[in-house]
Amino acid sequence: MKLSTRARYGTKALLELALHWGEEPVLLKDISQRQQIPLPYLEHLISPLVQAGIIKGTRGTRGGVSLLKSPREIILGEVIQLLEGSIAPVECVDNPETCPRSDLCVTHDIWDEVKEAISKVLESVTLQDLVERQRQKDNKMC
Amino acid sequence: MKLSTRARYGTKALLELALHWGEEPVLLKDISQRQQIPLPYLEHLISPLVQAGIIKGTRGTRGGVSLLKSPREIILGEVIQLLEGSIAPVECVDNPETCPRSDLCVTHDIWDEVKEAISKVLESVTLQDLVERQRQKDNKMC
DNA sequence: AGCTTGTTGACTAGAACAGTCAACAAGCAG
DNA sequence: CTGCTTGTTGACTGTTCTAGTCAACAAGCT
Repeated sequence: MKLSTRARYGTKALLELALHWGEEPVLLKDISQRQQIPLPYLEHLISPLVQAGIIKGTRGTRGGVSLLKSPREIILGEVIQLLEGSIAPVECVDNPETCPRSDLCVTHDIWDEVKEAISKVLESVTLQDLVERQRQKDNKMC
Repeated sequence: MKLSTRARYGTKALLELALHWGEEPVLLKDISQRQQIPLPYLEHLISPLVQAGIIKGTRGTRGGVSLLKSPREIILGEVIQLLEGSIAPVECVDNPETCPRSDLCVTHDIWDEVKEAISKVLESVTLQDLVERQRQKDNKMC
């Protein structure tokens, strides 16, 4: 039941961008350093996020990447799904046709409940929420 | 976020045993056939369950495996944890020392909430619940 | 003695994943 | 236009994990 590092790194990278929302683009190198993500690996996480229209990259001097939407509009569940594929703990929850008698299978029902529980948490959190939580933590440090 | 087949197969195997609670031991071969689990693979799932004192095996003619506790006392979460290791979506939720500043990390908090949500579902279901759900489904078929 | 059944451990094939390297494309500045 | 900076892409690798197999063994019944 582990989350891939793709999803973890991706979330952290987007959080970093959300913290700089409205400012200049953020360098991949900076994200990499601040969030402890190997740069060449980060490059690969960026690509699907660009394709999905969540962020955009600017090349050249004073380039970098930046959010295309407000952090308030970006749902964490959306991001995870994008990077991770599906949230479902087993294949047949999303594609009932993959197991012959999923309608007779009681375990199927349980896995579906698990999926819903996870989904409920992830769909209720936006990048903005993360930003606010982060700022609150930072304040406590002073 | 996929559940391993270990956990899936294990759950189905235990459900099969729960359906025969109080009767004679069930043959591994029968579990294998009824729940579509490769026999040699099933053998390996059995071992940790025996060690944990959930089931016991009887060798020889008219042998098989059977539950040691009432289905009512066997929590699904317990079983999953046994076969899967941990439910936590990321390592640092269980072992905060593995990431240097987990107390400053907001994503950490989210993953923890996800874990709690999963846990709440799995801890609330017993094998007996599965049995009852199964019987209900079977009745609808008649 | 011989059959049946569970138990154990070694082994393998394959996939997935994290991570790297190198070539390339696009933009800015002098 | 030249050269620097930065993102983009694709090929590649090493490692780990997982599912699954095989074969030897132990224990119990008839």
